[in-house]
Amino acid sequence: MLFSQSCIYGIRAALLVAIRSQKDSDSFTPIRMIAEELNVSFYFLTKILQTLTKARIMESYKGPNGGVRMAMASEDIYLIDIIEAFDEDKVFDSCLLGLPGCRDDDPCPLHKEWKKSKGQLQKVFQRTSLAKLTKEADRLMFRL
Amino acid sequence: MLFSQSCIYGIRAALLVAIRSQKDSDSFTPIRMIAEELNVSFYFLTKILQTLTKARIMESYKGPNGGVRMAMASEDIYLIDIIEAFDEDKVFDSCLLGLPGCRDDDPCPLHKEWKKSKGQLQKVFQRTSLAKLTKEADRLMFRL
DNA sequence: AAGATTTAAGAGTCTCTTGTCATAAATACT
DNA sequence: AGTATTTATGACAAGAGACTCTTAAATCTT
Repeated sequence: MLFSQSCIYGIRAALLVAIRSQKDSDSFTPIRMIAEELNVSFYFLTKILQTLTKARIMESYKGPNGGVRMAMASEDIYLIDIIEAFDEDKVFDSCLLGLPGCRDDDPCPLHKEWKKSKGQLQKVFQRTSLAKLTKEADRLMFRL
Repeated sequence: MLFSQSCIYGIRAALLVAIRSQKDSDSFTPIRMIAEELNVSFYFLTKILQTLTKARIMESYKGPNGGVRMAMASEDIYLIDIIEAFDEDKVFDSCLLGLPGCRDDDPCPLHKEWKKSKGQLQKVFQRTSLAKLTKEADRLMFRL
């Protein structure tokens, strides 16, 4: 698995919140509601969303009508930001064989190919905003 | 991390043994020696190589002058075979978001891009034989 | 002010992978 | 035959990540 569970839940939750923010970007969505929709543990999701609020990707608000919302326009939030908040260096600075100090001039046997593939993926994440995905979601209705 | 530690050690060990088999493909290399060269735990490596011998990628022999050797010419062993022995389906059948039943006609938001990247990687592993890498190793002397 | 709602924070548990070890089995050598 | 060498097997320990729960803090409503 490329991403940690936390990162995965983080992405899915961010997408859900971004979709909801299309209709109303000011109000907060309770974490309990997100957890139910994504079918993940409320307790765990709470922890995970704290990571995103600390990274200033989301904002939270306590009390009645509280919850979380995106901290910025979803046009300005890219997948890489979310991935970074959880485990970016683990993915994109990594050697496929886990060898320390693997780099262009001292490569592991899989260095070249992995560099190519992960670079390509990294670009996708750098270029894909939440807004882009929510628009696709409108057309395509993909699963979350 | 894309691969499990076991898979990583398996690949590295197979490469080392394949390199040694260039000079002498009949004799067995003691696991203890491999473990020292790769700087991994002998005990753990023993377990891991059992997976490769059960998959008939390597052969083992007990007693003095025992050890492991490749079960076939390294021209005929592809990285995908080794990966498969450990955790193939975990990598190449996977949805990046871990969603069950994610597929072309019911995709997750990252399905298309991940399919492309992992397909490309999968092809590399399907086409890269141990022999090819050992030849590169002769030229390049990459790290293991 | 009191009670209800909702996130924050920290401690604790579960599970799976990683890693260790002791013992058994096979083989070679003398 | 006996001993040394080496892999096989199964039990076990350690660590990390995933997940749960309890209590605290903030906010709203009445």
